Amino acid sequence: MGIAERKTKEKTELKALILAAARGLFLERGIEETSIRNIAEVIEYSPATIYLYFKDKDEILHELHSQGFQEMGSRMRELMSVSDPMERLKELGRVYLEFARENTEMYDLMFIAKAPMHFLEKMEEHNWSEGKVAFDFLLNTVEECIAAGRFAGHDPCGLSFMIWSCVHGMVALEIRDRCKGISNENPDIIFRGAFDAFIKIIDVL
Amino acid sequence: MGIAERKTKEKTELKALILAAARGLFLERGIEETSIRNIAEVIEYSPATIYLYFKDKDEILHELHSQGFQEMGSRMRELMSVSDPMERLKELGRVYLEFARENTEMYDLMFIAKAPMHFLEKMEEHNWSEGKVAFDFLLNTVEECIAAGRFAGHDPCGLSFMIWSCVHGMVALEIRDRCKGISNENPDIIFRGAFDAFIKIIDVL
DNA sequence: AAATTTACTAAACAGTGTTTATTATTTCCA
DNA sequence: TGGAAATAATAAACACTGTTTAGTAAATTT
Repeated sequence: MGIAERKTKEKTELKALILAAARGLFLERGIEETSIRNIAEVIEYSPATIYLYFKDKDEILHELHSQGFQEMGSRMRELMSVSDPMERLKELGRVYLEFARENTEMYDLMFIAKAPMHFLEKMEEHNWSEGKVAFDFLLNTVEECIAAGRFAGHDPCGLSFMIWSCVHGMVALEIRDRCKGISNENPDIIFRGAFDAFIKIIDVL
Repeated sequence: MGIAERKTKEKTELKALILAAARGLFLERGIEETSIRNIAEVIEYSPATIYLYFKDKDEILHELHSQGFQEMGSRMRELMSVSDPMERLKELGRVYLEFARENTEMYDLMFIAKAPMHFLEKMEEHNWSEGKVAFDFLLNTVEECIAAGRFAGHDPCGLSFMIWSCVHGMVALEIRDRCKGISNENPDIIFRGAFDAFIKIIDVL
């Protein structure tokens, strides 16, 4: 099966090439400003060729969204070495915000853009597996904190979702430009102040 | 000045008609699925006419975003009658979430969509006045709580932004479909659980 | 009544995602 | 090895999108 093997290899290679080109254009020009034709031009293929490798544009965006989760996941897994769950929880918040602010376009794709979820719906896939894996990491940490006697009276799932909402809210507001003119100070300062408040609250809970 | 008066009245009337048509289409078909041509068809004018009343599509979206803030603002002002700042803060969270979930398309326009902010940038307007008014209402309430001896050790601005992020995060995740498959339970239950956690934390702070 | 301003639109431009029909190439099998 | 079958790639078209331009008809002013 030497030929079939080479064929599938070429297939995945061109697929990867398309994704790399798409990602490059996203990072330098933004998601909505890059078209299938732009991607085709970069990789020097016709636009129609892209449709031999991906069902539609949403599938490309979903694939890149998954790449983002892989990268964020590997950063999160590094925190498994932190044994104290409270410490790990705070580090998780820090790493999450760090990833989001260093990879705004990717974060947008992962947690804000509609396209990746539209793709799931079209596939009749009702489970957002990437999101669930990440959420469960948070949930497990929160449950460990509860087992260690913290967060008395809180439902682990509800509290985890609240914590996630909190950090997501910060970056979502910043990414979509809702911090402009909120404070007279540097927008970075209000961000830091909010994260400080977050840490203080986690500590006191 | 009878004629000129009538002219300006007609002008604002057609402007309002365009906005009403746009809003109607948004609510029933979504923002990205409605085009200038769709709006023109509803009001039975040519697409080009719309450009005599609005600079571009972003201006229409910005105008509707402002309408949304007017409506949310009037709901928030009702809470001025609540004298206890802690009670008012919690009610503010409840009203915010209620508005967001009853007007998802409007909320999206106000706090998630890029278009209204793109319009501000094109106008070289660096202050998001609608957002600032709403944020200041929250900030004032938080400052009153601090004056009443609560939230010790917290910076009012940072804490306000954190509270805002928290409630925004919840609805933003839901609106952009990031709650699917997170929990086995009804997505409504996790939402309620998160809000319960929010209230508990505010109370204990 | 003629000139001018205003209100509106048909048609075009340059772009978008996507599909279809066609061509060139490669692989398979007799 | 030569002809049939399968694969890979594309040019061109379709039905859209936001927006601009040039031109027409009506209302207003002089």
